[in-house]
Amino acid sequence: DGVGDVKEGDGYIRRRLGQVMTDEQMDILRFQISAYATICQHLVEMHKAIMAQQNALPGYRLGNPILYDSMMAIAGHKMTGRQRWTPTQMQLQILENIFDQGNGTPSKQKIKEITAELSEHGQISETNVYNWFQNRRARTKRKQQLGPPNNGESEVETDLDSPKEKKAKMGQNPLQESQAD
Amino acid sequence: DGVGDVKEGDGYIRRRLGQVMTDEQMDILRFQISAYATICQHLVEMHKAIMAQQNALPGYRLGNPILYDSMMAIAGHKMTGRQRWTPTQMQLQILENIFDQGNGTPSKQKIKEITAELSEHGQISETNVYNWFQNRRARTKRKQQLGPPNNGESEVETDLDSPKEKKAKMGQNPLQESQAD
DNA sequence: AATATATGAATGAACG
DNA sequence: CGTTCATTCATATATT
Repeated sequence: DGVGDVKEGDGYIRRRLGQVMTDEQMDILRFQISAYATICQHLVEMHKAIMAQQNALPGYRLGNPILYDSMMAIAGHKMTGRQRWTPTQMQLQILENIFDQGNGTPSKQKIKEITAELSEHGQISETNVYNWFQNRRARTKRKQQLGPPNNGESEVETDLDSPKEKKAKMGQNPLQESQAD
Repeated sequence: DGVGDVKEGDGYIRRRLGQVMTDEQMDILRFQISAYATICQHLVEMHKAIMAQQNALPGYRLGNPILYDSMMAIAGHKMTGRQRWTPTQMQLQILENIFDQGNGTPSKQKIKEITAELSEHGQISETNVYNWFQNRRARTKRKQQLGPPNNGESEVETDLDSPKEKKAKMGQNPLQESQAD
């Protein structure tokens, strides 16, 4: 990975990618993002600890106020004591990976192993893992039933008598490119 | 909003380091954070490009909403992607009507039929119908809970972290909670 | 424009 | 396991 290759500079990462990304590239990107997310979380904790120490220095702040704010947002949510488990990017990545290996529903033993591994990346219990697989499977199935099938009628709406519509703004249509730069 | 604005409820921050950090260490930390800030900005740009490409997948986005939101905040740019389905007056009328007939959550087959009918009045998918009923029921129920209660005195205890006792009833699930932080 | 509210969508957990 | 519930996130719309 390139986590340690913190360098800097414009164009460190290929900007201006006008091309379509491959699945593989997307996978790499997701991994990188999750990695940075984890790193940022750690940095946030460190920073907070520092602030607790130097609670003076009122003017001191990290250089980028926007980043700072975002990080605080991340930290804030993290500590707001969430009732339900929320997988970290790292955990999700691992779970998805295992799921894709097609080994259906993990055995009890397997779940213990997975849980042990995921514990390295955040709080988690065996029940969480169990539920995740159950849900993942159920929803994949549901999508096959409700998603793809283009049922009979086309959406050719000849509703000549609905002039009351203020906007013809429908959701669902592919968002258009709004890429700047 | 400032530094002290960070909510610290359960003494999360109270964990203090054994010792104060040196200026040098702080400097390193600052450098690291700014470096990651730059990287994240670039990743956000890449992500935006991906989203533009993946305009087919409904509702798809990175798993961690918090991280996602933060990144979008960093990006600062309003590239708000994907729009959501908005029922037309006609569709809403039909949906409400069906809902009032008391037939709770429609079966998958029923959903297909409803979707077919609503397609006559505007773009819609089976998932939209499914979600609509789910939300309709859930919110109707919630309203009933907030309405009746005629508690006028004391503050309405929005017990966030209270008697949310989880039922250890796992049914067929042999797993059990074994971790708690 | 900024804030508040309504509501579509996503998902962890629970139920039968 | 399939289905349903509950909570939350994100965005559309309304209000000031």
